[in-house]
Amino acid sequence: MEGHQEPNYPPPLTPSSLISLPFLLPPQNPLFTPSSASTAPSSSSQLISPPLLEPQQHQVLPDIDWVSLLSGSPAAGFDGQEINNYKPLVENNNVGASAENINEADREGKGANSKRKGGGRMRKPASRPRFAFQTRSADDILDDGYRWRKYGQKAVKNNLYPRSYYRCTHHTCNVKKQVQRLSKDTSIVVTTYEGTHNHPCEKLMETLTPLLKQMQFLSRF
DNA sequence: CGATTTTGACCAGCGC
DNA sequence: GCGCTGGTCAAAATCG
Repeated sequence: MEGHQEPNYPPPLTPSSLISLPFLLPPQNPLFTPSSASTAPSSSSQLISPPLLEPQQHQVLPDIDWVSLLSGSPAAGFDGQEINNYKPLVENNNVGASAENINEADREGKGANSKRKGGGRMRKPASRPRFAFQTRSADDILDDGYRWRKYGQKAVKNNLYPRSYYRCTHHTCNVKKQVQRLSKDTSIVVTTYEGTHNHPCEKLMETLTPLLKQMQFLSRF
């Protein structure tokens, strides 16, 4: 049923283009806060590096295309490859996963596809890109520009905090994400995205539309 | 009143 | 086969 290729939204942006997108910058969106920004207030969110790296290596890659990354686009470079020492916690069926909490969440994917009341495992084995990262934040929910609806919450083993399950509210979009706070370090939130958005980011379009109109206007001179 | 969250039940995969 | 665990469903509750 999932043979056809959906278009990936939003289109890849360069880091410089992010400057024009205030909602993608802190504190609204902690994803784009470099870990080196130690001057940030403790109350604001901060993207931290995955536990795959040595402590000294903890840094955020400045050239990462974060927007496409969140949309699951291969352009982000997380199609199984490592970029500049930065590794996702989870990528495409557990390749490179190391955080124990994510490992447990990622054990499945054996192809069960039945659909009944009460769920069961209905994940595709390999077709859904997955990506996990950690943020240091007081809030569990990141403002990534998409709208999410919570469809479940579950207490997980070896963790004091429950894992929350969200689905993209767009009718045709089947992207999911899991959010969990680490019991080891309660200030850290692990967010796992699964799937590819097949629609534009609402906030992105909201911000881009006036910009594009202005550019069109100026280009006439 | 529609959208979203909460929450308990259900189900499948895995290890033993 | 059985129990444990994680993921999902869906009814009820809550919110805006």
